[in-house]
Amino acid sequence: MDTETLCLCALSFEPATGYDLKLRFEQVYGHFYATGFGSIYPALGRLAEEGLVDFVATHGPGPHPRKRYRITDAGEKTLRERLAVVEPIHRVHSDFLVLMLMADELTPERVDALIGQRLEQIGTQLKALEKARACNPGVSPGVEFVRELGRTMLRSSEHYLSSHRKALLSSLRARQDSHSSRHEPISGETA
Amino acid sequence: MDTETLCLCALSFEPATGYDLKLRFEQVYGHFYATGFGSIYPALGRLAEEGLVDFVATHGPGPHPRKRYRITDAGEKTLRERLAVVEPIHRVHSDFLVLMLMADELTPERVDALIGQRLEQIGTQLKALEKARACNPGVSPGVEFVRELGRTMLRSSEHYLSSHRKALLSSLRARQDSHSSRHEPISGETA
DNA sequence: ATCCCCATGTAATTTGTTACATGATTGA
DNA sequence: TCAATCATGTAACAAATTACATGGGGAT
Repeated sequence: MDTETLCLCALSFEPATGYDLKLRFEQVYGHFYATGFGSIYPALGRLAEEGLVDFVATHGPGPHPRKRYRITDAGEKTLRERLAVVEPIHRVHSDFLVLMLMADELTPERVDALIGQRLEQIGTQLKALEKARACNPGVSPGVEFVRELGRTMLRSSEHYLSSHRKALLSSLRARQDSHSSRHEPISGETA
Repeated sequence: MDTETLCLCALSFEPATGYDLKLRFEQVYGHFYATGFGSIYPALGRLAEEGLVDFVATHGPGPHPRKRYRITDAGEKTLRERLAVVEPIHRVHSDFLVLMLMADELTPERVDALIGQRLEQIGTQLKALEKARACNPGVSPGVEFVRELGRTMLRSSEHYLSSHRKALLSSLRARQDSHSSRHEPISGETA
């Protein structure tokens, strides 16, 4: 989905600055969408040109005015039209899982560290969702549905990683022992 | 992760044509990576130029020869070097979840259809993973780890969607009844 | 006969990512 | 006074997606 539509979605809940949107995206939608300032600001600019959002500018920090964006009636209409035809694509891009797939080519230490790192990310996202749940208990059925699905998935992932971590590492160690000195002969070379 | 490295990973397991790689990506890695012909063929071309893969060409269907690619020793080395520094980024891009988030703006029929569609996709991916498990029982610890994680996540997602589907729909219907004729007044307009 | 599967490739377009630049306010 | 947070924006670059072109072989 393009960043424009994504911003319209977020603004349909409540007005926000570009900066707010970035934070909300990574904190609340982080488990299923991410985007950066470099996409958000140009998108908001285009939306304003098209009249799908408007804003009140106050003088903010830095050389640029602070702009609080709000969705317009035209924006709401356009949003509904776009949502009506969006395909429900669901894509995961996980370098983490590619690395796990190739665990054989990595040192067990790195594999362990990678899993640890991933568990931390999951923990962070879970905390954000718990917080969102506490703050906005019943915003809308859709929001709740997505939030609870997120919690379910993150918990499930967390549990799998924790409970299979040790087994993976010992398989890897056993494997590397059995056909060691294949790639990096450390001792015993005939030279 | 760039498509080049991804192709090297796949080729480190066994030789394949570009076409094979595409199928393998969507069938086996589909739950955590996807990429198209438009990325794969150029990537393979570059890899061959760099000497990281080689190939045997036979005359294939169509105007181009069929090329069976194989990773070279230089390729294996480069792959290990690259994997050693890859960041374990994990990103989900889900238009499906954005749509669910905005369920209020959709008709309940569409919401129901979207969930049904997503459940079908999950079913397809689960079948592919079950098949992979049956065909290649113990390829490597990494492959098994990722496959079982995939199964766990897909199952968990499937379960959540199935068990919350009805509740979501009835919340939505209740909501639309309570503040109907807000957006699309069907009857009762003063005109 | 016709349709689908195999199989490779190019080019245009769109998109996101990354890095950079700027600077006020708040709290330690 | 120093770092972190708030806040917006641009430009260069890298990348994927999409559409298109080509055509043999097997199944119905």
